[in-house]
Amino acid sequence: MTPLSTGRVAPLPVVRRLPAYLWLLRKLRAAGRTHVSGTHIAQDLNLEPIQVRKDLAYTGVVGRPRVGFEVAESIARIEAFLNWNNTRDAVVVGTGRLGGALLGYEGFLAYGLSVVAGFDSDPARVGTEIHGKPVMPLDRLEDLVRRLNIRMAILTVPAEAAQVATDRLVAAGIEAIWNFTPVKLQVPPHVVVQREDLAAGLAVLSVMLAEAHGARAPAIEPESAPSEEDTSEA
Amino acid sequence: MTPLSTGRVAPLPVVRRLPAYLWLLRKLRAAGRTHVSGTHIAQDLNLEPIQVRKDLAYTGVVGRPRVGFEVAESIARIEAFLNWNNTRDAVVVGTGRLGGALLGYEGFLAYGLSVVAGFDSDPARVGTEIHGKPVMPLDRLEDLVRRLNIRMAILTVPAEAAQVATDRLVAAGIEAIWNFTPVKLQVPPHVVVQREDLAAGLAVLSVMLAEAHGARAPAIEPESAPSEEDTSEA
DNA sequence: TAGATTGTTAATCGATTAACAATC
DNA sequence: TAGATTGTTAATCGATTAACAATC
Repeated sequence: MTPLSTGRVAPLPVVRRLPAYLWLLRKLRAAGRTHVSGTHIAQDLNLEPIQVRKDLAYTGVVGRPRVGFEVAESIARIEAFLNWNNTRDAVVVGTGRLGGALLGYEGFLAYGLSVVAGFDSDPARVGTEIHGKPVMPLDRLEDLVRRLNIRMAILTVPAEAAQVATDRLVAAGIEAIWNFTPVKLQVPPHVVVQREDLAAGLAVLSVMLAEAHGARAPAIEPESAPSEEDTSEA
Repeated sequence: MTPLSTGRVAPLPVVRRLPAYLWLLRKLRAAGRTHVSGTHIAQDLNLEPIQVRKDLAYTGVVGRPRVGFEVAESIARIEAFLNWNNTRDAVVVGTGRLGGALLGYEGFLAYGLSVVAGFDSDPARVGTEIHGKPVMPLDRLEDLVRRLNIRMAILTVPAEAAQVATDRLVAAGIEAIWNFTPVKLQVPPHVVVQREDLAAGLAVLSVMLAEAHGARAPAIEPESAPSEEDTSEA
């Protein structure tokens, strides 16, 4: 079955779940497991077994009844599906707190992303290094992007600067922007943007907390034993 | 209409969109606007007008035909709906790169969240300050949580330490965990967890990029104009 | 008033879940 | 073999979108 009409290879919710499968499968591989059933994956990830089978099917993995899915093959298929098999270089634009953290975060390597440099408009920051990565002036952006064939940028500037920075990224030839600002960016059609909305996640958590416990009387001292049967300790 | 069966006040997708409305409405307020139509909001946020009206209705705002929604009232309603009207204290557990960044990130204040301290198991970090916030040993967690009546924790420890740290958070009386690790945490039913899955966002971006441009020949120097219909391949 | 905009009720769309025959 | 597990086809569920009367 070829993809289709919309050009979408898989529904976005499926794409969003794939990294979780990948994480688990790698853990299983490290533990020496060669096969795993959709049922087992589902239990571990709190999903329905049928959903796991459907999701994996999108990547092209084929399982064997009674045996399950081959761990190594599943990993390879997911990585290929997400284009995470070849490491991709990226730059961070805006080297404030969040940007600085992402500059040094080696964890993205597991997802095929290697951050090579940071860019900033603040002369005080330019020329320094953060976690061993150089911070360069925005003027150098286009040059570096073209020379290193960089397609992806991580945007962590203050909200007010987001659109201006985006315009420069587009001019420099960047094709994909991972947007950590709350701004809805204007970009030409050939540039894709994924907004990472931390506030959305916090909103969900806030509502869930209110649903679970409701508003709590402020500043009332709870006595001794807090909860269930925990014997945990301190 | 009262909420209902599931106890959910609004569908989660609605909750996730509310912060974007809030952001825009505050911008409008700062610009002196007193009213705004759902149509206008929709244009600005790339949504359907009907979706905006429905979403806002969940918060209890009532609009006026021909006039639209009152900006100030809408802001107040959304804030109340999300429990963002009273600032809530939180702690960061794990003061590595991401944790350190979140410790110092003042932006959460706009979302009613104030980070008061960081916790770490590494003796080298304990006792120091990051962005003016103290880093304390995990032993002090329970004491501080109880004294300051803290309900929420931001979890940014390495994956291997995630479950152990979670157990301590639960024992200390934390009720909500904003989980930045890739681990599916085990918690008792009275504790809510929101997993912030950066890898999921990156997966979406990767797939969108591949759909828009396809795989690009690695390390081939593009001459002048890279653009559209290139017959790329390898 | 006239017409832009709301809120409600109904239709559509897409994702998740269920059922079950095929199979190793 | 027997039975656990897959993949397919159909049913359900929930969110988004459409239509439109009410209204300021």
